Amino acid sequence: MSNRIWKILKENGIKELRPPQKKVVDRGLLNKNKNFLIHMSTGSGKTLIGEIAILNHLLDQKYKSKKALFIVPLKALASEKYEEFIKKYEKYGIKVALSIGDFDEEEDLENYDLIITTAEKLESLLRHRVEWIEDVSILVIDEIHLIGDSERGGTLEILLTKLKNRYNIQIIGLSATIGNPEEFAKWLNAELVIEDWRPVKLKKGIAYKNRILFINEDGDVVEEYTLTPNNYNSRNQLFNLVVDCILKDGSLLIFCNSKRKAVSESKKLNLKKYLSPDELNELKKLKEDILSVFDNPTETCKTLGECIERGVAFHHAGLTYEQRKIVEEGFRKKLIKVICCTPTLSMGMNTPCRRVILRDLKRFSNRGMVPIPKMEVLQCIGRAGRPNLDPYGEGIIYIDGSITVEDAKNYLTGPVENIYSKLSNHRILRAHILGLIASGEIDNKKNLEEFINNTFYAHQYGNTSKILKNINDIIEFLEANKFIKIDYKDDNKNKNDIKILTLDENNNITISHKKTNENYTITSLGKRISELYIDPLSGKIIIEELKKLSKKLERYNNKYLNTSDLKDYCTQYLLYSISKTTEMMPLLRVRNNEWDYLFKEMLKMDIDPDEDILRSLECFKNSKMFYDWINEVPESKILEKYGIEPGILRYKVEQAKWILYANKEIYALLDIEEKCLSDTLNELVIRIEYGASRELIELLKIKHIGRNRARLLYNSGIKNGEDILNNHERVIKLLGNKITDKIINCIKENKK
DNA sequence: GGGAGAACGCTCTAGACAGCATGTC
DNA sequence: CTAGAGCGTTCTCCC
Repeated sequence: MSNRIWKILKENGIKELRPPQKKVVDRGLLNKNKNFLIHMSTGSGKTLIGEIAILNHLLDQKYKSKKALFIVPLKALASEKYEEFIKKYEKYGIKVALSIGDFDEEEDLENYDLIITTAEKLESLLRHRVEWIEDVSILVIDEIHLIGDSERGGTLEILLTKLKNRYNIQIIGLSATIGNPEEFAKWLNAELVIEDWRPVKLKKGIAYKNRILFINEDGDVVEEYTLTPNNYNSRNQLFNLVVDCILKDGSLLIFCNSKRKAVSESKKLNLKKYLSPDELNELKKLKEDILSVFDNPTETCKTLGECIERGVAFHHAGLTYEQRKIVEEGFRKKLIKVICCTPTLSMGMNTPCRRVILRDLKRFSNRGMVPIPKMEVLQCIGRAGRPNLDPYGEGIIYIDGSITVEDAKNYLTGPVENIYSKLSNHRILRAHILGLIASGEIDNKKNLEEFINNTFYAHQYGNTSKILKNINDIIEFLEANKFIKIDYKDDNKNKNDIKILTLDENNNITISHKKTNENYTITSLGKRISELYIDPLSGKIIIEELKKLSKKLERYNNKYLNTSDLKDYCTQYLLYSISKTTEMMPLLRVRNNEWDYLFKEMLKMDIDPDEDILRSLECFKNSKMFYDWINEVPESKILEKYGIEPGILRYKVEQAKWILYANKEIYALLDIEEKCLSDTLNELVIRIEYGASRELIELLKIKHIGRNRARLLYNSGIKNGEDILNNHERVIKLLGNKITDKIINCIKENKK
């Protein structure tokens, strides 16, 4: 390895390479043309391998314009890596950028050397035909086994198919344990490196009846540990497992299969008795942090706060980003001893601990309760063992009667599932077919088939006839909706046309020509839809709904004399129609007792339900939530009324914002001119983000001012940043000293 | 008849990626 | 094809 790379690693505190890292370097990691698939368990230093490879490219003096891409599966992970890499590498002249969906500060990505991004964002960048892609010489993909994920795997597959053939790029795939790494590596044209070395030893065990059976790779019991019940003997065995661990200075993660369980388990664990006064004090501060995430703490905040006070927390998608950060940070600092969590913590986040307990091995899905994949179980227990802090980690399956010891053993030993291409997912496929045509990568049937032949799908199944049939349907769909144009060129008539002879009922022979080569061109509509990154089916829905709405508005123009009523109608209808798109799934569920009033209200609004009435009601309920949001109904009320949690509301609002923007863009391409509609669209795109009326927008742009504070200020005549500075005293009265200071500092800084 | 507790029945269920300007041939 | 927690209501038994 070059001295330069070594020097940087050393200065970042790396004294020597770990065995697997050394192995990969010996196998030729620094050869810039060699692809790798690194198959390694969680927490063993996979990322550093990617970093070494990246440094190897970026420090090469021969090429000035070299670029590295680092692809991670989660936005939160991307931000975490971004900050880490800035700290580590910026001082050596490596310019690091973050490019994810909701972050748009670095527009000039071409000036950066190392870009951290997600597969979806990169795919989107490719659709916008960024030129710098030609400069990319190395691509590191973290958690590359996600190619087998049924929802998001297809995107990764398309991306890899494009990049692995087209550009001269070294690809380093970092994968968790999978069953068929050889097959996957072969497709990637990559050298496969399999390593099960871990920095901290992992003991796998099964807990039941206050005992832990530790087993080896063959499933034999190698140690039987009996919890010594003295002062912590409780009927709650999970509690015993927890106390046993924290008395030995360890911390725990408990994985549950539902949010409710995660919350209820953490409520059951009161660790106050085992905490020092200092710790209790610190925990109290953490509780305050959690409660101050919102001006008016929500139910979730309060429950979480109470748990944290007792040394326990829960962690799931219902928490907002800020709350999750607080929990993770408290856990890393060893203040919070236990986190009861859903799979939010199984992928990527850096939260190692002494003991990981799997509370459930099955999870609800649309097929009922299904076993959690072994791969995921291994990912979870792989978090056990903090390097330099724990002598060993313990990955434990907890049994309470519903499963046998044998079942649990099977989970911990033996082969892991294979990964399979999920390109056949219809929704993903149609979006990407359009994307391929839009970006010019594909322009006829032949090269489309060639492209498909290069995918992991083709590699894996050999036979592509099934997927090609799907693709035919998709092409037809895209043409029927005018997203693409198909024409049949005649120049190769004889070669490509196949004569088809058919006999009809009267035994007359008819001759038809089957065209084998079709040429595809993208329409402006199709291009926009591909760039907006929405499902073509959603594109179709949006177009239909916009047309329907504009007709309705025309009709109503006389009925509602008042323009603001008309606008309000338009707003509600738009919120309803965006709820129909595939991106907004899953929708809020409609309870039996809500049918009646939802249906009546729907009719009152002149919305005709589709054939699937329940679905329409769900859409309508969804739209009502957004309507409340933009009309400044207090967040806590919305949460209660629709039975959701803060994190979920944020997530839904984010989706709505994106689809509303898509509506606005598609509207501009349609042959409709309806002033009320276009005005409303422009307004909605802004209002949905903040959840407020238009008049508050000036105030909302200021940091630390949300919809509540903005309304408060506005109602007492303070309408913008200038007003705040000029009415210092009044603002203090409204918001308090501390917050006012913060706000004023922000305004002053913005002025500079 | 009244109250306690068992028995039954109903409801509900993990997570989280993606847009963004503008104009030319 | 598959579960299980939590909650509210009803049933049943015993005084």
